[in-house]
Amino acid sequence: MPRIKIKEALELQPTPNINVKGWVRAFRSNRFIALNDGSYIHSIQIVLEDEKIPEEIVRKISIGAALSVKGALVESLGKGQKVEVLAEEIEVLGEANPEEVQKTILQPKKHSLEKLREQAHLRFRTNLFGAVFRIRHAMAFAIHNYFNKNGFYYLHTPIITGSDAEGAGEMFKVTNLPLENIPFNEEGKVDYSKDFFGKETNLTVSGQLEAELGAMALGQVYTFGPTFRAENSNTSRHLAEFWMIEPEVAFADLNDDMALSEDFMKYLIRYALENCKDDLAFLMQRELNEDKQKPKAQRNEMNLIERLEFIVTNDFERISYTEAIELLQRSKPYKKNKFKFPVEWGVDLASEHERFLVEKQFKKPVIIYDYPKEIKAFYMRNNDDGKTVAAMDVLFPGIGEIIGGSQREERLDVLKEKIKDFNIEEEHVWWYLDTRKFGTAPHAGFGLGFERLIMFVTGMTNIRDVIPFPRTPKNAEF
RNA sequence: GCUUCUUUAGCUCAGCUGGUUAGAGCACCUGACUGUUAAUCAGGGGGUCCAAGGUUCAAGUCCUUGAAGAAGCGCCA
Repeated sequence: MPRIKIKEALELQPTPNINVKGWVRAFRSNRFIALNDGSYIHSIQIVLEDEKIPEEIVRKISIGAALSVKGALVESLGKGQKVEVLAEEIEVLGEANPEEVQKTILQPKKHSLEKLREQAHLRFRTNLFGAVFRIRHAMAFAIHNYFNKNGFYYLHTPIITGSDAEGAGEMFKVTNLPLENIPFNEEGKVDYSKDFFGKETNLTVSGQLEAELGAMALGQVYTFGPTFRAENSNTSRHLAEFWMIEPEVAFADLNDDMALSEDFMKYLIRYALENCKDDLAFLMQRELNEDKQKPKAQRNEMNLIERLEFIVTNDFERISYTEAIELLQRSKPYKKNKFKFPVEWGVDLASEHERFLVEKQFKKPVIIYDYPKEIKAFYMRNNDDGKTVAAMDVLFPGIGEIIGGSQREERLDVLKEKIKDFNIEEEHVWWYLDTRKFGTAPHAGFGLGFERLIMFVTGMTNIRDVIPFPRTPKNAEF
């Protein structure tokens, strides 16, 4: 008798012989087992009849134990489920000592997210994290699906990089030099010629520059991989190791880029609505229960599924940076002096300003484009006004910046000028400049923070709860 | 990195202006229970009050420093 997944078993008509395997979530009245195998948010109920199962087996059944159960799938006499399994034979594959289980988050009670994070190796066993990580998988799958359907190629850019030009943040050094006996050169600096790669190397902060190289031949490419930032960021939406999706498209301008980002986000969210119904229903209910404990002002105006449907059915607002500044200067909080940070042309928008635009003014995703060139990266294309670059940020309610992108500077002379202004040495990016020498063309792309997407789709409010093993300052456990 | 808050039983928390033996619910253990689904009922065990130092006759409680966690800010995705 082959084992069948609990998700499938729950959809079957009654049948005399099935085998399910899973972990015990609850054992009530010495008679009812809730068994979960991760295939589904719901568990299946196993019923022990009379004295069919030997006492020494029953004694080993406790929360957390792994079981293989053979028996008949029958209509349930109880109210909580349609079908259940009358156990004929139970094999305890792995026991779980209750006194030790008690010290873990396996104990069947409500745990704080902080406590669950401390036991990240076990939190997969909870309904909440089961739902989150099934959705994380579905979103990764949908991303590949979207790009594949639209003629993009998945490009693997290096994780160890010799490029330090991106300027997206502090980098983690990669070395196998002996730290207790570092070789120095005549100038007293670290002699990287003796290092593994013969030069200074780091973990990547972005695959974009390499993705551009691919796009300038393959036409449309995307990266989807881990990214590393050694910033001392202590917030609920930053990780030192996170996953980023970076499409790059040849013969595209900023408008094409914005259109792609909107279509892409809508596709992913629609995919979740259509393919993760049960997990989303669970997460929505959980959020509603949490909200009941909160004062009205802090509750969500729409529930999780309503928020997702809203994204799919409404257009993103698009305004230029200049318009955004003017709008903020006409806003109530500005006039009442409620903003802590200055609002004037040339400064970067602070969280409070982005929040106002997204959550108060428009109440939907907002794309802000054409930023002052001084506050953006060297590779972004100069606009004709001489002041701005063809950059765009997609801001999502509750998350803030979820996507950052731009049309890239394709004109060799302008790019060289920009590189000089940003104090980057040309010989470090000779390979990047080559694409502008040999058949340069307009192109554009963006970066989507995968975990920020998962936060939005699941309604989780801390980024550490949407990645299995979060890497943050002072934390690299597991 | 900055600001604020938190740290007491396995978990979630209470513990007042410093004062005798530090409490509750859940969990755990023992027993009862053949339709439970946050099972229920009876009984029981369980504490380095985050760490170090200080003030005091007396510190879980006050002070200093540190650590860890959270929220917000900055950096960004």
